[in-house]
Amino acid sequence: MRDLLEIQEQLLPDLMDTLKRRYTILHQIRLSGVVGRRTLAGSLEMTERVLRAETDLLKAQGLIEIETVGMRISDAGICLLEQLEPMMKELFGLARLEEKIRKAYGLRKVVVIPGDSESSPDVKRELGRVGARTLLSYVHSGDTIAVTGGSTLAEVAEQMTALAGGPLKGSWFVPARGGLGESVEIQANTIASKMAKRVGAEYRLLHVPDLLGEDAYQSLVHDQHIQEIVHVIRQSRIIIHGIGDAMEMARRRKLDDGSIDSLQKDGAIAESFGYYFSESGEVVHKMLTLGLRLEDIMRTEIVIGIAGGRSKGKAIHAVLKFGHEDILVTDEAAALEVMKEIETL
Amino acid sequence: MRDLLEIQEQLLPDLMDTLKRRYTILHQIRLSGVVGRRTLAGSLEMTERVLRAETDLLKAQGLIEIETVGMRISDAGICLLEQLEPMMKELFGLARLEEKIRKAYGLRKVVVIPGDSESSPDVKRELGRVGARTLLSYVHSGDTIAVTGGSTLAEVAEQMTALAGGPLKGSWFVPARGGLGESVEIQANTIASKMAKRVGAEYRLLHVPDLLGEDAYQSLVHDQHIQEIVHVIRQSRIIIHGIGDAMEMARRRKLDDGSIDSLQKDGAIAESFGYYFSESGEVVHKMLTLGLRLEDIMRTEIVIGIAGGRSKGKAIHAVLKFGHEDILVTDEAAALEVMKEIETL
DNA sequence: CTTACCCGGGACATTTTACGTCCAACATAA
DNA sequence: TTATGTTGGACGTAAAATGTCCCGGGTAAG
Repeated sequence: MRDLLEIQEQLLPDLMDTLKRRYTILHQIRLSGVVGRRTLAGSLEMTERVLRAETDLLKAQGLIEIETVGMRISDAGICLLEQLEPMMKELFGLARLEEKIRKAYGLRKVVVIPGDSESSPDVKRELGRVGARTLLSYVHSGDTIAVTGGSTLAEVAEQMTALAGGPLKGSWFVPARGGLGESVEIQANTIASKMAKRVGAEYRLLHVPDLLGEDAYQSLVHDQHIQEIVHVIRQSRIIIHGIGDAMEMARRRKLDDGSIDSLQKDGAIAESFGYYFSESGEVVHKMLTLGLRLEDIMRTEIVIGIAGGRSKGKAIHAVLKFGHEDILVTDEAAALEVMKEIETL
Repeated sequence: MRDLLEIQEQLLPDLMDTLKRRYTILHQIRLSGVVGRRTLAGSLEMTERVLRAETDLLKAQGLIEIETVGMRISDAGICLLEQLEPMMKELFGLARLEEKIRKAYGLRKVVVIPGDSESSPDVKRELGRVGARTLLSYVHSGDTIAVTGGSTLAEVAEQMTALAGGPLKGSWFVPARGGLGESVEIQANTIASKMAKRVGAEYRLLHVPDLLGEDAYQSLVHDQHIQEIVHVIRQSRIIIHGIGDAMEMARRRKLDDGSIDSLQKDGAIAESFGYYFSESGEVVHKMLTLGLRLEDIMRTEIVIGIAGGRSKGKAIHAVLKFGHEDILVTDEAAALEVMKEIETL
């Protein structure tokens, strides 16, 4: 398919440019939901007039609908975008990025979406959508799926929609580990239940704080109900988790200064499912809580990491070095940072 | 490929038009050999200036060479044309035409080239080239190929060039049937020998008139040399033949008025390899001469019919109805006429 | 040789299109 | 009600496309 485009480019030298431009516009409209001409022109850095010419064409082709409130992508437009996606990845060079990262860490699959989810909420939403799609493509009926907290995972849950093949009866969504310290919207429990509801699956929750004293831990660990749910969690076939900056997570979890200093001393860069990783991928600290343990993760069939944004580069690198990831979903900005880490090796 | 085309039609409808335009121009330059701007503008019905803009671009892309004598296609241009050909067939709707005709008569393959070979010598030349290429794609070393006469077959011979795989040693070109009545350039004998020479194959000729009296027939049929060559002819694995209008052929062969009347009465529409066919594909008359017989044709492995021009539509239909063709090579004008015949069934 | 013809490329006035930039009428949410 | 954002219309200007010549040069026929 690529060949054919290159052949055509001989006769139509500006083919690729136009293709990219129109795809980007259509894509952006989809990300934005309903958006006006000026706003769109601003975010795409185009003048109003040329954007207008393009959107007129898109409308004439039935790819978008224009109403008094703004422009919205049509079903045909969505269909077109999805068909075009692999090709555009090639064109934008994202496919190469994916492959390089995949090889560098020996992953099963890497998905890179264009943009920077830190600087654009639209891109973050897209990251969620792609993450959801990726996750669902691996889920079978009857699976147990462990999820972590975090804003990215919350977005994944938000973007999750039932599969074409009907609801996922008999599958279970569970939180990966305890974590009641965070705000409720981005708690693993909330996310697990939301995901389950969205795809018609079941869920079980684990109401355990993320910061346990030794005593509390001992008492919880012997609780009948908790033992039961922890057992389910540890059997997960799939885990999908966010990746965070170590210091930021430590602060968010309100660790005391001593712990933070100790983390810093140990070179903690990244945090994921309650473990802190150094640059070389070693676990330098772990939260004392219940749920998945390191050894569970190591033997989990499908581990999906998802994180985006330029600042996440080092953290992603650290977790990938850990070496038990299978799939990475990220954005262009983070992927480029990860590439830098790869190159300095 | 079809998918890609549909996507492009949706997102780049304007570019597809210019793609068509530029392809047509490049194609026409190839057909014309060396041609000037004004002449080309005339035959493509464009104004000089817009053609000039296009040819400037084609030159900048290295697809044509512009010299003081005129414009000529470059190697890169030929390469491009050939790579783009299947796509353009889709774009121009020729692929659909081919498939419909193929299915309607249960043929193995149908090739339709754009244009009308009756109104343009260039298109006729192209028909010859495509016919030659099609024929050669089926020839193996050691085959015997029977050819008929006619201006189209003469053009095929003219356009035939040795294959990339070297000369066709051990293959034989032979005339399908006797036919000394026509002018020498379009006689089967001439064509067979020219084809053989062009591809480095052997040939044998059959010097027998196309109109024999019963006595002459009987004496020739017992001739040792003639028996020998006729035997070779009847063993042909491949036959390539033109298709003509019955009345026109009858006149060209200088049949007497009585015979012509009788042909007309029997509803003869088409003529091919010495047989006259009615609209329903039945043989209503045959020439008394030597060479391939109907039963030979019926069991010939590969029967290639080639004919172009708007007026040939009915004749082609008649021969295809006969039901022993495998491959048809024709032009757009004739194909559209054939389609009409199909639709009236 | 001459002559008639066709060639590419330069030139230019004119038309058409693209573009940037406003504005008016309308819808929506606060 | 007000503030904001939307579409579609409008318009002057800049840029590109176009139709139409012309010129010098090369070709082939006479």
